[in-house]
Amino acid sequence: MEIPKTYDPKQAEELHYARWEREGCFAPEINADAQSPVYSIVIPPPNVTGSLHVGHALQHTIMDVLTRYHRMKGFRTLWLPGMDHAGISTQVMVERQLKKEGTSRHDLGREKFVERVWLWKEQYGGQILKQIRREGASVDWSRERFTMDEHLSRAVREFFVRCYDEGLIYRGPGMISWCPKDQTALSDLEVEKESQAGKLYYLQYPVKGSERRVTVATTRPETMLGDTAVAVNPADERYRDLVGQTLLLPIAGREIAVVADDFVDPEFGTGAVKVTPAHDPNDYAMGKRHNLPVVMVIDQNARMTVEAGAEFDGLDRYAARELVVEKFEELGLLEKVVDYEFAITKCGRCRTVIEPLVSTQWFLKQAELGRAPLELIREKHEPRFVPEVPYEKVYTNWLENLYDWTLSRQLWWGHRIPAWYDEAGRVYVARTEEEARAKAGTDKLTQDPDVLDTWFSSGLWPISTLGWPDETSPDLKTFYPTSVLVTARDIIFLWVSRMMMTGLKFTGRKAFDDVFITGTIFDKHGQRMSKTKGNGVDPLDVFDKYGVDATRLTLASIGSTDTRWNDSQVESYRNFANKIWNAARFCLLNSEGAQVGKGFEGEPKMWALHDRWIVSRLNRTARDVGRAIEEYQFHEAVYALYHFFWDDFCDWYIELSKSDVSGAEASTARDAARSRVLTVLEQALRLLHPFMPFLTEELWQKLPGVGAESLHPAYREADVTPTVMLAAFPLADASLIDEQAEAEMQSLIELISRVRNIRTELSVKPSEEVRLFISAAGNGLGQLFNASLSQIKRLTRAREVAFTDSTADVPRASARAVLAGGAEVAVPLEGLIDFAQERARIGREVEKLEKESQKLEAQLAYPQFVERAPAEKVEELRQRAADIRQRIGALGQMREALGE
RNA sequence: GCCCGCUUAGCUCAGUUGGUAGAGCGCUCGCUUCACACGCGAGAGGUUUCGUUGGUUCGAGUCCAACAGCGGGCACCA
Repeated sequence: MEIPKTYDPKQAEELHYARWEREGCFAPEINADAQSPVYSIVIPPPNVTGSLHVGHALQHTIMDVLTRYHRMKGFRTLWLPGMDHAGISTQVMVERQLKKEGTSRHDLGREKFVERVWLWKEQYGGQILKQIRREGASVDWSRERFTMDEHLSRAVREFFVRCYDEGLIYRGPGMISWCPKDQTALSDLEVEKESQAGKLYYLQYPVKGSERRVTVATTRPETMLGDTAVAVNPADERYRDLVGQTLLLPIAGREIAVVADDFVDPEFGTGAVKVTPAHDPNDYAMGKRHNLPVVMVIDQNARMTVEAGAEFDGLDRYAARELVVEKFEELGLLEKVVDYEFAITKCGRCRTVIEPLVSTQWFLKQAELGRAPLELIREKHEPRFVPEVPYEKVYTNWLENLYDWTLSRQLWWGHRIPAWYDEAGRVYVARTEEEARAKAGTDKLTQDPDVLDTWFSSGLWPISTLGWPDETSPDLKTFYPTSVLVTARDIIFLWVSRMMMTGLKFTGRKAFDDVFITGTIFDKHGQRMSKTKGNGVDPLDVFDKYGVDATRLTLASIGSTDTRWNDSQVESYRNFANKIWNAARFCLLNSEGAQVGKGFEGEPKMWALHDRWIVSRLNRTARDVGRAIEEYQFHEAVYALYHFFWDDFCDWYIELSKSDVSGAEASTARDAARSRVLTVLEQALRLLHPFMPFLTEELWQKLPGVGAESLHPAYREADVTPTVMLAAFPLADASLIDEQAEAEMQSLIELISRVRNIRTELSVKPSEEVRLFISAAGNGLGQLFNASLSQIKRLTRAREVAFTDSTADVPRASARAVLAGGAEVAVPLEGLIDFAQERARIGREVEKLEKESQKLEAQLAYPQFVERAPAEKVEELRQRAADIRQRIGALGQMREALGE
């Protein structure tokens, strides 16, 4: 068999995925056991415009690890893929394309434009889905969904109509955030606050019929043209007499009232606030309280309206600001301007400064929908957030303070609002136009031109993809609620909470048991990755450079922690993949006569130490990895796998097995040893599979003796090429976890390490063979070492090993060491030993031990410790101290033997 | 302003019932040892030490309090 020395991931990555997919390995139907427990995940649907970024790769890796693990455990496992139509993002993308062609959506008209977006979706959308295949994600493509699929659109209309009928959705004027660039209303979650250095302008308004002026402070002087009052705190002595009086609004020349309102903080600014109900959320609320007129002075393009006055009409809001300030200065009414840092609101998508406007839109009373999820999290801590801190609290706090959700968007791409108007302007909300006509009693209806917020349909994702509103849908029955939602923290409110609301409302059950929030990946300087900064890491480049499996290990170990990306981590996992490849290469090159599953016959207690030990380590690792995955401690799982495979299996087990495995003559003993190595390798590949699907499959396929019978019972009947992804995840058999074997092996490892250490310290050439004297009879290790004689010889490059009662009898010119437990080893090195140096070497050793000894003795001499600490802890320390004393004694004798 | 997280080896990070400080990378030395130089072997490196200061405890990186630096989230102070 020809196997290259270096693992090239490309081939495996191209080879296996298509077969898995073709043979239906990803679909839950592959599992023939209807009694199996169910495990399900719905993917956070990436935007149709999207391209894979490192955050996706992180989430998908976590989801795939969970999915593959549970599938191997025999669960009926579903990971459902799909995409989001991503309203604004997609529309803007297509508009940009049209612009290049010298046309626009308005030229095309609505119908043609939407057709065009669908076309675009077919052509370019779904790029990310191809990339998801590259990641090895074991999603069930037969259940792929898109938020604008007919079925999902039906779910959207059903959601809307039911909420409208219950009075949870209403249409009406309200203060909304308007993006002048995207030309649409936005919800409060789609805007971002940013602090900004600006100015605070102190403007004076004359009091009618008096010389007196009232000073108000504002960051937006241009809005004064729309002021309809000045408010003061009712308790503020300074202004008490002014309440109810009239002010003359400069420039506009309008008369406005002074009102008293508790909202006003007397401590801030001048204690008098200009009130612009049309252009500020607080002022709007205040306006409602005091019945103030609403004067719109800024339009949807962020330009001043005719209401702002002829001089301002059509002026940009910032130009108007300058002009207002100029005029105030001319009028002598500009008191002062001070530097001031304040929060500005920007469009989360395009970063344009938001214009708060009063506008007629559709709203959802979220507070009512939020009640059920709030109760659930408060009373049962469901869903379970991982990490619990801080996300459970963040989620809870948000649910406690819900505002109405602005649903309508002035876009063309999205779910059209299912509301129709008759000629009199009466509204009919219905699932279909027919239903609306029936309600209206006329077919002269016009549908509302607006579409719904993208998150309205995303919020239904777990139930709509599984079949809701068809409540009898088998998928909904089987796979809902889903097991876990894996996502980034920035959409906990936008998405996670909404799915909980809709799930609870329409099915009475939570959308998912757990919510796993991934960490954020920064660049190596700790900066957030962003397109504009160009500091992002493209996962596809990383795949090309280091392989998908190595990247997945890196991502899995990142898990929920915020971390700075560094390639060297991936490189080390690339090296690990290569290590696995070469370990398998060794096993395969020595596989003649061997078969997976054989070699471990008979009672474990009859096995050689290293065999008992590796089986113990394997079972321990299986237990730890399984436990870690189930607790979402992916870093721990990766750590356990890495060290089991590299340290235990490669560094020790394979090395200890070499003499048995690589004998020139075929024998049953050799076959058995080869089978054992292969069997451990095969089990290790299964453990690694959820993290490294491609490499493990590539190697597993090559192993002699694997086949249909290797599969988990649930998949034995399946008509598929046997694959490691359907093999049973190794069960951790507690009875095979052998503490004694592990302790004994530790002694053997220490012996070998100490001899190697002596060789290096005394510069014995690697090629030179030595003799060893071991004195271990007194502590029961003699038999143990004797049984491993050939391994000791091989790994320490010793040509002979002699057992003695004491190393006092061995040649004086020897380097010596004392092991934990008191066994001694001596390496005669005639000509290499400088007695003074060797005494010094032993002296350093004694010094180290003495330091530790002093610490222990001090603690044992401390009466309160001995009295209050648990007895077993005290005993443990006593034994350690005794062992160290004994070793110090032995070393002392050795030093004496080397005396002048 | 309120809430929260982080601060451990040169770098990136683990450290889950409080009980002898860890990994990877990097560094030093030696090895083309018949799976692997993307490797093997041996080491150095945390000033009795885990941001600082106190506290609880026989015992604290681990629990509590305060402070500092950094980073988040929330917030209708013009």
